[in-house]
Amino acid sequence: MEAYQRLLEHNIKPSMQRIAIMKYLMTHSTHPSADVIYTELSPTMPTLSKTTVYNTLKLFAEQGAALMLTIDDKNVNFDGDTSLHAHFLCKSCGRIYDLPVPEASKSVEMYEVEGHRILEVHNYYKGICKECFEKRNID
Amino acid sequence: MEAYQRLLEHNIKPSMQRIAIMKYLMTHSTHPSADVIYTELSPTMPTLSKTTVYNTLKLFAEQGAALMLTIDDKNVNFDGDTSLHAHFLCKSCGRIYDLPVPEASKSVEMYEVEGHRILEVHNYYKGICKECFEKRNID
DNA sequence: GTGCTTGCAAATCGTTTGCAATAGC
DNA sequence: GCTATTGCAAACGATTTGCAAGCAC
Repeated sequence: MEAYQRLLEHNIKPSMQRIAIMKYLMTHSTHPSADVIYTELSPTMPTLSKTTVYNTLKLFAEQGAALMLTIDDKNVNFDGDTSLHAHFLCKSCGRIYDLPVPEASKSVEMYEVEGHRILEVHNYYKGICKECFEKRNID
Repeated sequence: MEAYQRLLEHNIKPSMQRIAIMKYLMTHSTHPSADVIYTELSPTMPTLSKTTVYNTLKLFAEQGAALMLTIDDKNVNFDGDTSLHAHFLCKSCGRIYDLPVPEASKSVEMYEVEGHRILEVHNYYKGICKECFEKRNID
């Protein structure tokens, strides 16, 4: 699907900046931070400002067009893939990987627990990723 | 159990400050931030510094004596209860509640997935808590 | 007295805010 | 022209760092 279409589907009025940021999210499954997106897009969009990147990502998250991940305490990360999946943060290299949600948890759908209305479910794992482990790249 | 004992069990050399912070965590299930702990302890420990609170909490987390929660993008929160449970963040009032992990997920014990070594599992829910929902206290 | 712990002040850095300039209908 | 969007610079605030002083064995 195109970035432009995706914005319309989430009731987001398209603009050059919004399309560029959505396209970046759709073509990079690296769970970038706002700063990374700004740095990457900046060369080809010299007038882009960091404020716009922050505003846009916040808007995407609010409209359900992207996920806001709080797995890393250093900064917030974004994911253009809004389907059900878990995330793994490598404590050594800082990369975030996608992981499937364990089969046993898939059936669990909760919208309310102990009176609290649940709007988002986050499944985070933290540890040492395969690459760092094999390289003994542990700090 | 006493805070002092708890420190020893986690190979943490006890000190006045460390005991006070551990005691605070053990008697408050409010998932405080470093700043909250500092503000609460400060009156009775006037010489306590924020740096020490940050250092101590980091040490506790490293030694497995406390959990470091990244559920809130505003700041990191700490939990003295290291047993298996989930967390719920109210997007309206910001409070963090403990929740049981769904029965179906309890059996899932993973230490390695797709080659990545898993050291921590975090189960976060976000939404509107019972109190805020009943009060229509939604922003 | 050596090494760990503490505390102050300053620095860092991700993120937000205020507000003026701009673009799109 | 009116409203929403963008962008710059400044502000903010949580956390970290450098380093000197204090404590414990």
